[in-house]
Amino acid sequence: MSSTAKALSLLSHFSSVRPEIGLSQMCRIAGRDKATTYRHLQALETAGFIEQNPATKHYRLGPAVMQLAHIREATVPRTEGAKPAIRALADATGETAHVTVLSGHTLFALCEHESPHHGIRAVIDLNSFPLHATASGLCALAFGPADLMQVAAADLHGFTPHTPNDEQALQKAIGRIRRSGFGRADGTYEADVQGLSAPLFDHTGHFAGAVAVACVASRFHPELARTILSELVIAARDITHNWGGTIPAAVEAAWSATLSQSNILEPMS
Amino acid sequence: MSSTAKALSLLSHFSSVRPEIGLSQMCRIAGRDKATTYRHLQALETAGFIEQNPATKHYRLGPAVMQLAHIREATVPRTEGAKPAIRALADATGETAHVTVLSGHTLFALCEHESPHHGIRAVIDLNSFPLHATASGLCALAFGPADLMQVAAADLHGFTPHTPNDEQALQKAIGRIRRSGFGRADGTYEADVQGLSAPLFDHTGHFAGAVAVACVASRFHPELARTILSELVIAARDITHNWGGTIPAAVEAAWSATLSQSNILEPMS
DNA sequence: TAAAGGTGGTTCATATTTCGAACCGATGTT
DNA sequence: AACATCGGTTCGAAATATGAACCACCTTTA
Repeated sequence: MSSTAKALSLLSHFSSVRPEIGLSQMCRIAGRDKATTYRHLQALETAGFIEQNPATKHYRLGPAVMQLAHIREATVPRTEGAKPAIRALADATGETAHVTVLSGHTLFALCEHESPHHGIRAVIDLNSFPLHATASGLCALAFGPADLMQVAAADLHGFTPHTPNDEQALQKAIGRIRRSGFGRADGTYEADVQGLSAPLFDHTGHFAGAVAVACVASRFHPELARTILSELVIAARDITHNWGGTIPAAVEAAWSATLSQSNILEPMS
Repeated sequence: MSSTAKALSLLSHFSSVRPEIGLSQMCRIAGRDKATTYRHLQALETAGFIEQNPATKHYRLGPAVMQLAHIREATVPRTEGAKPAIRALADATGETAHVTVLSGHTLFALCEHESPHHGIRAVIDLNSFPLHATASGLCALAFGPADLMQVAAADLHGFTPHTPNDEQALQKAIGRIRRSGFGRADGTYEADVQGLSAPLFDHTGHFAGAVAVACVASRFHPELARTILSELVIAARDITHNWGGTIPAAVEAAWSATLSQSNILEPMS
């Protein structure tokens, strides 16, 4: 592991629920030596990626990331194209909606929207989505490049008792997703969360990411599932179109087949 | 220079006018060896900070920066607070407006807005603003922490024949800015650009950044200057308020004194 | 057609950089 | 006063970064 990679990995420990991290705390989280961590933080600070809260000496993300984000957005303007769709999706379903994008072998969160309908809702606080345990990740395995499977199989970390723990179970889930056109994660990442997802495609015609709804398990019923799936189709078409792509005919066919089922969850389980 | 710093510095070569950079091109820009540059780019890629355009193999900023930007914005929500003000500022003046923030000893661009009124307009494409040569930078020297002066004096790089090239000239300019309440850069960074700026303050009561207008020199007249300065005051009050700060009484007094001058540019030159 | 010059990517001995245990001074707690 | 924790620093040992030379491939030029 290069020292650059180690330094950059420190950044992934910042999140909206833990926006500021002190030196000692960062050492514990990252599991690394204090001197090393300190030097890494310094390098990140001089580059503007983090800054110190003058009052507490704790570190937080710096202004440089804002600039880079502007440039990224100007280069590959996907966030703006996806925002209205997931807002509509969250409003229509009453659950948290989010969009992920595939870059290399990693599925990153692009943006998310929490519906204000309910007090209890799923919170997306992931930097990269585990391929084998989330609805978006399974979608990537089902519709993305073939070599993702090796990457996923190399780390079948068990998040809950439901997480698929062998390649065979994973392959079975992926088969269901290919047939139904929708990804589903039934408490495989967090026990109390049901995930449903649909694939997104870009102008090259390849899988580019996924749009998903994370539903609090206690609210999950076939009726809500039907609503979510039909709204997912709308959002997926919208975002894919906005990114300059089109939904492959096979996926469209799978969607309409699934939605015409009387027991909508049957082909997905 | 740590290898992490070297790797991170590669990111600063991406901009909206050059969003994608190939390996060889990056070597030339950064002035470093190809193998080294390649490994640095790889480290950045695996961290999601850059990705490769599959078609051209050129590198561009990756999705990780978007995530970090979301977290940063949730942590220190300054961009959203400043956007409406600079939009109004750009509209009212017909010139490009931008906001910078001070982090440590560096002045970073936070956001900018180009007025569509004119075909020719100044384009802000800076990662960090030189303290001695830009209106925002001079504002930071005039109203920011005292130790900025040493940093600025250490590198009086001459961008144009008008760039102040000794500490004495710089001190003189800063004195004018303290008296007038406004920063001015008369072709000191780019020969054809007039910059006017006003300081911003945060909830701690300290200098936090600057709001500025970059005006194409050929359009710059006392009448436009008056418009820009009064609009700058409005924007500076608005943003400062939004950031939870207040304009110091001395600055407010300087502003009204300057704006009541018949020859408005006189106290600034 | 074949040589030249460009691209992105790789190798390996060299040596520069990073690493971490131990340490510091300050601050706060018991 | 003893103890714990904080952010930050030091120095010899050891791992890591480095860059000249090298591929394979592509386009342009002769």
